[in-house]
Amino acid sequence: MATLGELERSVMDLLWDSADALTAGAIRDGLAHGNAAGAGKDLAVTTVLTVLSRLEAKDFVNRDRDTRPHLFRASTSRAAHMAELMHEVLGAAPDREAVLARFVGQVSPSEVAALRRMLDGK
Amino acid sequence: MATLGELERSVMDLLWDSADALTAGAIRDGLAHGNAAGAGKDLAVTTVLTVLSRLEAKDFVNRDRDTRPHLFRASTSRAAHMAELMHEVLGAAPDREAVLARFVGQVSPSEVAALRRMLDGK
DNA sequence: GAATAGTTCTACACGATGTAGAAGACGGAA
DNA sequence: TTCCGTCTTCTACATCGTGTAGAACTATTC
Repeated sequence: MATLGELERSVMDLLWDSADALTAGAIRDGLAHGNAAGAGKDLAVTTVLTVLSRLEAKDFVNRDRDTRPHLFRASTSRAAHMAELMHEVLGAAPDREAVLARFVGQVSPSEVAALRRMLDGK
Repeated sequence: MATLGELERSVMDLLWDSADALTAGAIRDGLAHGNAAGAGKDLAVTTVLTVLSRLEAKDFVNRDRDTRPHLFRASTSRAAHMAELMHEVLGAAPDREAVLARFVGQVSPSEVAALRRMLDGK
């Protein structure tokens, strides 16, 4: 999977945090007066559209071309994306269990508990 | 942490797979007639040295300048590196537990068992 | 049909990476 | 002690991904 740049990531965050699809303009505004990370950027709408096109090419967003301001939505949830990234890292290692061991060793106690619950639920 | 390119990664793999430190020449040969991934590349030694220097700058390798052909060794184990990468991904998510849940949901059964053991050992 | 709002094309700068020659430094052989 | 071969450092360039946006084109609406 392709990695995301800073700006691409900010755009994805906006989409992920938004329940419904967004227009390029809305995303532009989100980046400008946004509350989340990567805010404060005052970009041209074309810039945002370029980024969105690239994200679309990478299958990170779906674009609805039937509405006039096109609508963009994330094609995957953030959690799914992140989990996939983690699996990708893990998959690139020959010594998977060793990696898992290290990984678990650094998880916070509360998350350890959460992990236990998750494992039990399987 | 900086991400590694293709070639950089191949070099790291050689270092990770080697018990002891390697010279630039050895790495060059490893890349050429190597068994592992990224093999078949017939590069100039200077190329390898450039890559090694960059890896050194990124603190991925340590260089021993006291021996004549300098010796290079990975500064971290692969498992540690991979685990850190995974934590990095996880840390970039606001909904950490959701990500963990997804992640665990896709781990193979044998690894689930391993995870249980690891958690119990804490 | 003209103004307006939105989209696509094209373009450029910049940094990371892959790649290596030329030039410099160093250690051993003569 | 000088020279030679080996190894390292410097410098350089191409390419690719990303950030950034103007110019030109298209569709909508009055």
